[in-house]
Amino acid sequence: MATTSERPLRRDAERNRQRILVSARVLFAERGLGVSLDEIARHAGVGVGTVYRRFPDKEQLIDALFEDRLAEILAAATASLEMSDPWDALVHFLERSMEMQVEDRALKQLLLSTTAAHARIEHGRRQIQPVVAAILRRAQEAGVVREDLAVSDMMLLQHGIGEVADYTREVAPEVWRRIVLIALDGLRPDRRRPSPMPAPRSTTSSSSARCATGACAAAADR
Amino acid sequence: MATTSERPLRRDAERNRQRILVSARVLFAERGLGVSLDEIARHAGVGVGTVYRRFPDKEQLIDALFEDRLAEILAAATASLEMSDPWDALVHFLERSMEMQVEDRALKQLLLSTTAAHARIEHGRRQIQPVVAAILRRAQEAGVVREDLAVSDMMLLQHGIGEVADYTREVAPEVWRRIVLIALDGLRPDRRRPSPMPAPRSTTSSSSARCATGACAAAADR
DNA sequence: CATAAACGGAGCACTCTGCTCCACTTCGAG
DNA sequence: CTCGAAGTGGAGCAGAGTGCTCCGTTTATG
Repeated sequence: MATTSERPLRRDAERNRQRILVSARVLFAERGLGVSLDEIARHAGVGVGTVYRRFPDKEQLIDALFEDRLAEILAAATASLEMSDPWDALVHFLERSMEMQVEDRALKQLLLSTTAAHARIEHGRRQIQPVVAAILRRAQEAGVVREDLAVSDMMLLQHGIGEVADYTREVAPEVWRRIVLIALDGLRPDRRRPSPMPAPRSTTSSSSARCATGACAAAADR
Repeated sequence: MATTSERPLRRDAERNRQRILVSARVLFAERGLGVSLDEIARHAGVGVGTVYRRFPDKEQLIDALFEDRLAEILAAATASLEMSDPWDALVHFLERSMEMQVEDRALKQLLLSTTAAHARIEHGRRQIQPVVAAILRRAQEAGVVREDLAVSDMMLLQHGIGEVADYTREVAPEVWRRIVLIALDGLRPDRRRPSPMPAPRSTTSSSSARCATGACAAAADR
């Protein structure tokens, strides 16, 4: 927690620091890394100056916040690897990983972005990949996942599904699970019946999924 | 072609109009709807003023350009529907549709955006959906696609795959085909062996896919 | 109290939009 | 060839949004 600070912060300062961290976490999760420090300050009920005094720039705030979030994904991956059934392990990892990314848009961005910045984040990512590779290899050796699948495919699947989740989040927040399931069924080397669908099909009747304005903005531009 | 214009344009004016349309098509395809009219003007070798004189605003330029592009997708869909094998029809549609979207980022954005603007585009979209529904229904009735699949799932799959294609475009421009294949294999109600992978697995060795700077920007922000 | 620490937020410098305006150039009918 | 209407180009405007600084004021605490 406490960085190796020379002297402890004054009590009010420390309280504000916490407020900033909480607000940052909430806003980043809701709207992604795009939110400005000004917005975070407003949400936290402090001035921008206060934010910049504690966190010299945005990157450091992000690093401080997400190092342990990445560690959580790593933990989910290693936990999956310890499951007895190789297929269940892979399913469990993909679902947990996606759940976490759906809950936290910023986490998703950091996990899949290719920006070199954020050294500590990059470090976290590097730790995750070999574990995913191990999960995949084990499943393949057990013959429950197609041989021609690469780790990079797993990453790309996550990317695509994450996008779908973003796209539908306001309208049908659980629909991404259907896509996960289709993908998983596509990963099997053979299969008699399709696995049962987890979420109801997308809401609207005929026309392409409408959306509450928020989702539109996110999906349409950018 | 010619809009019901009162009088024909002067020859040089008409030539410039064509230049603008060509440049817009190229730039929109390469970089999506985000490009500014200023950039299009520069690319076309004309002044911004000239662009704005011919196309009162960006939206009208987009409408003029993409009405027939959407018609092409519709054509691909109806062509698929006429194929004898219901499964091949679905495969063919998905592949053609994705190919077109990969070649043209703006087309992808228009097809999947939920923005209400662009009335003529919206009209085009509404025509496509029932044909996709028909392709899907026929495949389901033939028992070659899982029963629990909805048209909305097809749209979401396209969205996700499109994102993957954008993400990998600079590094491994054909990798998206692997994801299409996984998805298709996931759509089947039963399956003995996985279908053979169409593209080589993603380039890089160990770490997460690097990228030439362009792709990063597109994927990281926005 | 006294004083160092912390605060807030106006405001700076910057970029990037879409779009307008008008002095100048060019086409082409007579 | 002439000359006016049609067309041109690009500097520049207004506006939104960014990251970040600066400094007069407030506040915790020895």
